[in-house]
Amino acid sequence: MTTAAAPADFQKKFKYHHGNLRDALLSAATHILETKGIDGLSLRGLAKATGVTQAAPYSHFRDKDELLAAVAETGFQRLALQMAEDATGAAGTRQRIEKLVSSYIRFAVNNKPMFQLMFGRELSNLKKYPTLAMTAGKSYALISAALSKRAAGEGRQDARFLTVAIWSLCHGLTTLIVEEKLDPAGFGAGSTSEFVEKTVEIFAAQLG
Amino acid sequence: MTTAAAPADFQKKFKYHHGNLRDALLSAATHILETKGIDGLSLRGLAKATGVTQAAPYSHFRDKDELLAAVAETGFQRLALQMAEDATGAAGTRQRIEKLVSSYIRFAVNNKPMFQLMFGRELSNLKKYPTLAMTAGKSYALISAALSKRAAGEGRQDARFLTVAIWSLCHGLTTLIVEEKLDPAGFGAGSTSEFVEKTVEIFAAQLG
DNA sequence: CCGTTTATCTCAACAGTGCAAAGATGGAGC
DNA sequence: GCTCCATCTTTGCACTGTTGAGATAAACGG
Repeated sequence: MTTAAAPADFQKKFKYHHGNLRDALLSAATHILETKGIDGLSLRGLAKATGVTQAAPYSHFRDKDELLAAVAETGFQRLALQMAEDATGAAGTRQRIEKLVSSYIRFAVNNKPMFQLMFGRELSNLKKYPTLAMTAGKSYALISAALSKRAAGEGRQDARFLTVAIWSLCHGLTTLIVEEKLDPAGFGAGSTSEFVEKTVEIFAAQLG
Repeated sequence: MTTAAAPADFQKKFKYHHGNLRDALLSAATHILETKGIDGLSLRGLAKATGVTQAAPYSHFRDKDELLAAVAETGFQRLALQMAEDATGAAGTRQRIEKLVSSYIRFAVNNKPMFQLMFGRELSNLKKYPTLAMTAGKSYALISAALSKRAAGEGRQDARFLTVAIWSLCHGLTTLIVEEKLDPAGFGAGSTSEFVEKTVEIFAAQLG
């Protein structure tokens, strides 16, 4: 009975026993994450929202971290996808970089809690989840690839460090905005996206 | 009786009733933060370590956030101090910037939990603590000031965005390293500091 | 020097969290 | 039809932040 789905009753979309509770949990977790924020996502609340008991999730995830890792992975997939889409049709290395960075930041602003989860402290045991690490690397690979052509002529080592620099700028600007440590409004820019564009532009200009 | 102080008994350094419990709490909190990490810092554990009951801290801080804000503020002070020291005697704008950034990252690596607290999600209500916001701005001001001379000839707007760019690079590189999303070992650099130096150098080279 | 006030701390309790051990349940495969 | 086993429930533990009512002792006014 896959009805058109009232907003948040994930339980009805899945069979009771021996259904795909795992997917239901991930789906509900993502929904709670986006609505209540990262601190509003508890295993007990998640279980209740999915229509099962508080201990049920432990049949599918060893602990909360493993659940969060699975949720974060879907986030990384979406991020990489969006970045790839937004950068298609970019003319030249510089414009491609600009578009990639802009896309990254837009994702973070539009999916704040998800971004906090993806790059927050809770998943710093990232190595424990090899799948996660690989998925997380895709975005980085996009920037790296965009630079690789240009760097063919120059030193390869320099290209790697330049990638790191751009990646750092991108990530740093994003976190500062998301965690509200930097207020775009204070810079005479109308919108956040305008502010981002200008900063990235000026930075990219230095790269020639 | 201010004895030479065995490592962690903060309670003995202060009077029982009507002593400076507030300072004792902050001191103990900092110690716990550095040893047990940010998740290992609970109000109850803190109270026990300080030799008071779990409800005692509430006489000095409205809630846990306010305590954390106070702890973070000492961190921001130490950061600004260290950056200012490390940048003294730098020849020219570029070297000064390099030293400031290096200092920032070294602080983060040497005081990981403190850095996580200072720039983490828990204090994103930063505006609620005006003192904190002001102290936090000092480090940014250092970079901004280092660029101001150079920017006098150029457009002032550009200078502001350039400051943001450098600040973002600095902060991004730091968080990626601290949260273990970027492994310096994978870049052929021996130590983290060497890796940082090289990245900053290459970045600064782009600025001329 | 004594009595009152007030900041400070204790005691006890509530609601919430992640997690684990033991038992019930029902679908899958022989 | 029977057994097996993944799945889910029940129950409980230890921990968290926070609160309200009371004890206590320092500070202050007389």
